[in-house]
Amino acid sequence: MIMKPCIMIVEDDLYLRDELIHTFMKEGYAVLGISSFKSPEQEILDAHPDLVVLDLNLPGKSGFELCKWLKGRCTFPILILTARDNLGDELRALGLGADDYLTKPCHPGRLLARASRLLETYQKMPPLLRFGGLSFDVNACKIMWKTASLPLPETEGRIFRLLMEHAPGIVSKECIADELWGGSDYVDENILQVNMTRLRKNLDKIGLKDAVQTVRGRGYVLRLSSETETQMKP
Amino acid sequence: MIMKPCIMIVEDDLYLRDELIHTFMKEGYAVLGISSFKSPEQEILDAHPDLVVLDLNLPGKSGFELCKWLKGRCTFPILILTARDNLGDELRALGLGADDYLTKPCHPGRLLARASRLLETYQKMPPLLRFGGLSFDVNACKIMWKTASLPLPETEGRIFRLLMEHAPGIVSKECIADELWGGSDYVDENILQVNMTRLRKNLDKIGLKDAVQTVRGRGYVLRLSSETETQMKP
DNA sequence: TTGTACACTTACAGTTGTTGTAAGAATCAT
DNA sequence: ATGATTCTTACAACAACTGTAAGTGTACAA
Repeated sequence: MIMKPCIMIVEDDLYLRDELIHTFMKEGYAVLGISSFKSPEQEILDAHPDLVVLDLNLPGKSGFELCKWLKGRCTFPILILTARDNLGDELRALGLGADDYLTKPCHPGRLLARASRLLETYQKMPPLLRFGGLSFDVNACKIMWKTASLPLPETEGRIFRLLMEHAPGIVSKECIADELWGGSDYVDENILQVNMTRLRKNLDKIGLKDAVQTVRGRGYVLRLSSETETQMKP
Repeated sequence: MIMKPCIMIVEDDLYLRDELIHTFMKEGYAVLGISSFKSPEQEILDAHPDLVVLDLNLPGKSGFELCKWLKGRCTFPILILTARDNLGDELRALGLGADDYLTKPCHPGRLLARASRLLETYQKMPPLLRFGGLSFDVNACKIMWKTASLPLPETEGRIFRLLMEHAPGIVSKECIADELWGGSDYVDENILQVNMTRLRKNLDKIGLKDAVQTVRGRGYVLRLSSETETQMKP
């Protein structure tokens, strides 16, 4: 069973949005239109799309800001589709990490071809999780951080993956235990803590001391200390 | 010491070629212009570029064919730069795997921005070697073949990587021994053969029987059997 | 302050996977 | 047929990973 790629349309013009949704649906994609511009970041994150089609002129946060913010955290491609037909905006968008830049009106065939190209390209790459300046190669079970690369053993990698996927949210112990040792029928709660210690020691090797923090009674969080974070501010 | 990305210009118009080379050089890229159109495939392969800028109207093999051929074997991005300003050609090129399609005359700023975007995107992805329908994730040390995925131990992975990198050429035993056990001061020639047996056994698990073939007195080759290869013909 | 629940650390041992060695069998070319 | 080349199998040393056990440290409230 193959999962259809999911495309998220971030466009405030209702008419155009429906047209885009229709265009992609006809090709068999799963499509989501953004529902509000209160907190587009959260809505997009929650949707876990494989591709985002993004307008630049949006109510609230501009498409530029949104693009930059998303590219700092996510790995899906972003295709800008805008009426702003000038080189300056295109260069800016590309500089912020946008993967393609098309201007309205855009021939549906071109849009579909460009979108499909991006999906294929990104599909081929081994999955990389990103958070802040941190990235985690799920296949290789390796953390990349400032030129350093750290291979993790299976168990620690699975824990780290959960932390990355939920960051900057808290991950409960139950969640980790369920994910790693299945159900709630695992006996020794201690094993989680042992692995946490191991993970922390490994992270320490590449200068990620205190990246994994305990929230007493609630679980664990991935947090880059303010000192560490400075590196990421543009 | 950071290696500058290497860009290969495949363009027959001498004047334009030099102009492109100049454009990219000013930005600090290492640039190579194609020198002849006798066997562009080989020349491009040998150059190991990080990006190819490809014209469509070429003497001999067309840019379309070249694009398709390269995308079947290599992982670098291809940016089409052509005077053919029509949607049909663009769709065809994108369908063949081209990563971007720009028409001449093209503003240098746009070209640079598009090229740089592709380089960044591809740089971020963990290195994947490809040959035929086979791919090898160097980081994860995993082979991908028709939905199957096979993790290899370090030593076998290094051998397989050499075979992939040189395919469809022969890799001599000395080459492998040098690469794996350093210099020529390794004593036991047998260890190579032992690892070859192990590698073959592993490959057999995912239906790649006989993919590694012996060329008596010369070394080893990676070869997909005709039956296997059928899958790849479009 | 003291007790309790929660969280952390260290050491250990079973298990598994990887690597090179050794010895002998099979195959190829002339 | 014979010597060179290549292949295969079994073995043992070694390293890495994982969970258990037992004890230590820390936060918070009574």
